[in-house]
Amino acid sequence: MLKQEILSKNQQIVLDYIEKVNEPIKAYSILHNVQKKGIKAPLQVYRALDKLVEIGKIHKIESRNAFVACKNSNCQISKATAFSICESCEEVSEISDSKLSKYLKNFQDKAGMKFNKYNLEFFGLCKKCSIK
Amino acid sequence: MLKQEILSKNQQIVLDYIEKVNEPIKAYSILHNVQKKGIKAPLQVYRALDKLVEIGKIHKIESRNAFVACKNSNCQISKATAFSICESCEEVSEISDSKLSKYLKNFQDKAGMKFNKYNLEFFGLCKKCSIK
DNA sequence: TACACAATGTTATATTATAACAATTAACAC
DNA sequence: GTGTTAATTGTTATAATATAACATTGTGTA
Ligand SMILES: [Zn+2]
Ligand SMILES: [Zn+2]
Ligand SMILES: [Zn+2]
Ligand SMILES: [Zn+2]
Repeated sequence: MLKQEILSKNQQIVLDYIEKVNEPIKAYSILHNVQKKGIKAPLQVYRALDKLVEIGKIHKIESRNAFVACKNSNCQISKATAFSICESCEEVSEISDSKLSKYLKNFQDKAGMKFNKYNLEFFGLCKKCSIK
Repeated sequence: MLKQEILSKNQQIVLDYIEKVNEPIKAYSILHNVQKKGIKAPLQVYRALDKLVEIGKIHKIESRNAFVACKNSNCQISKATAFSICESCEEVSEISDSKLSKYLKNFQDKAGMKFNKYNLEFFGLCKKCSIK
């Protein structure tokens, strides 16, 4: 089968909401906010999230147990992700830097492991929070 | 106060166990295994883990919610961590590559964020699992 | 001693995520 | 269309991960 292009009902509901809020959001927060659309149980959210992550529509911010919509149009599969995270205001941005991604894709570890995916999270202070 | 060098009782118990098992281990698994040492509640484990992470004795593998002892002697504070993770056998190794760490420490994102920490997780197949 | 702070002990609870199973719907070959 | 398969959904219950709140004890230091 080709990469899925048409989303199922629940997948679309969850994706629509994540894209609308435009910031990292947690699974149970999604649940509360889509209950009016008919989604009632955590599993319905988690199943949609799993699929959306798999096809690269969203990413999981591992250190925060939160999900964000992909902002990187050429990132159709979540195999090479990088984020900046402000430890003060919790703002998260997806980093799109071709030199960085090239460097990491080509990285060879000494143990000879074959990598097919990476996730990188930078932490610090965003511009706004630096001033304060 | 200077960087803590002497660990408290619970911190030492938890660290000893993590160093002994020598692979990523989860908080509740630690709890079960140190109960004979007198640690009874999750919170006692989590508090020790928090401190051990803070001082760089252990690291959290975010994608696995698991903890490993630091193998990188010059990594006294968990500010720059990189791991390789086998998606088949779940073996985890801490990557110690000065070029990589230099590259990431110097990385400047376009939004002008000031980074003070990063965590990188590579996923793939270890040598053993590649053969199968 | 007195103070501040770190660590402990304990109970309860919050948060995040999955198991198990039945029912329904979509995709596709014939 | 029929049958077959896989994907998706619905539902209840439960597992796994993590923190809140509060009282107490230990430790370093002025
Ligand atoms: Zn992306
Ligand atoms: Zn900020
Ligand atoms: Zn380390
Ligand atoms: Zn392996």
